[in-house]
Amino acid sequence: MDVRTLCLGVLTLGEATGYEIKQVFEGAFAHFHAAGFGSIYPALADLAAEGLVTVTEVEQEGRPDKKIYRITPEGLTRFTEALCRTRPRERVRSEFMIQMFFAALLPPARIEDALKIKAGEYREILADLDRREAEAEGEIPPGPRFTLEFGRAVYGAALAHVETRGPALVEALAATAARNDGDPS
Amino acid sequence: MDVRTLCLGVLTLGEATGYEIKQVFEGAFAHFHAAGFGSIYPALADLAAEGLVTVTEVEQEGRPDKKIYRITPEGLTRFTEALCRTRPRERVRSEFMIQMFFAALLPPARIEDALKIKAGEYREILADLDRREAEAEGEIPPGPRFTLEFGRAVYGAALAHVETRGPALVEALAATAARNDGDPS
DNA sequence: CGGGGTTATATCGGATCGATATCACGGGAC
DNA sequence: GTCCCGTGATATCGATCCGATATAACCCCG
Repeated sequence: MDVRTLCLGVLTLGEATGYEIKQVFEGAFAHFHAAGFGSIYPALADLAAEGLVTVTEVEQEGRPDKKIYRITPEGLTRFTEALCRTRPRERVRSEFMIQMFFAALLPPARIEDALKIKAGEYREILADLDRREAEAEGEIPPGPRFTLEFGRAVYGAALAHVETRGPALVEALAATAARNDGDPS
Repeated sequence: MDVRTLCLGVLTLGEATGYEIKQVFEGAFAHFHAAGFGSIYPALADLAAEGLVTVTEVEQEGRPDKKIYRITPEGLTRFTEALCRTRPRERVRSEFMIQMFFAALLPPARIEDALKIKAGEYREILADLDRREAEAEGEIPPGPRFTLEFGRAVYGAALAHVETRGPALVEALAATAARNDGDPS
């Protein structure tokens, strides 16, 4: 599913500027689909050209003009079809896992650091999810609620794994390093 | 971290052809970093041009020539540096989560199907991880072992979430749909 | 009154993805 | 026996996406 379709989806939640759409990608969508300005602005221009969204330019004092986008009925139809047709793939790109996979090539202390930092990041993400739920005060619809709790489950498991298995990894690496240094058989 | 660097990493495990490197991306790396031929072949050509890998062309009867790539000492240094310098980001792109987020726009039966299919996919991934561990018979080094068990923890949590919270999602959606149909207040 | 954060737009080059093309062998279906 | 599909192997090409960068003026804090 391309960014054009995703933007259409965000606009089903209400009118928005390109900037506000970016904020949704950094907020509610953050842990399952990010997108940058370089994708969003061209996507919105395309959607407007196809008549799937309307644009209203709002002049602002000093600041550049604001462009408010709204989805059209045709746009909603198009999005619903795309949503239904899409086969729900899941891709992960984790440089952290690459580092862990090749951990033997780095100093154990470096791996220990990386594990600690990553645990902190997971805790932040979990806190962010909790904060978003608290702010909404039970007004979260079933779909978004499911994705939010999915995030909690998955990041919770990731954090638990890093904390429980991380020390054993560092130990094993240190033992191998010591054997290669001190006892060169 | 780009595919060039990743290929270099795979070659630290031993010599390989482009085709075999692709198999690593579909095997051990499958659940944290995929890459296609369209990225791998140009990457290998670049690495060879930079002297980070060597190429040995092997003629084969009938079949096109095989090109065996080996990492050079300079290549290993370069990879280790890149591995250490890389800040370990983690990006997810999940069309499944998009579908769940916008679940209210689709028929509840469609969501129920998607949940069932996804649960099956997670079970397959978990079975694949178990199979890979069984085949290696305890010869898995600490780094790869950590990533394998991380996969198990995360996909296990994902499966559990889909199975325990999925039915509630479908029920909530069906209830809303019924209210909109049968009792149009 | 200077510096950093926020609101807001947009482009550009390089990286990546997915589909497609080619070729030949080996093995199972019919 | 022969036809077709899977496997081993290389490679390109267009569409898309990512990250960095540019611009510009506001607001608030120190």
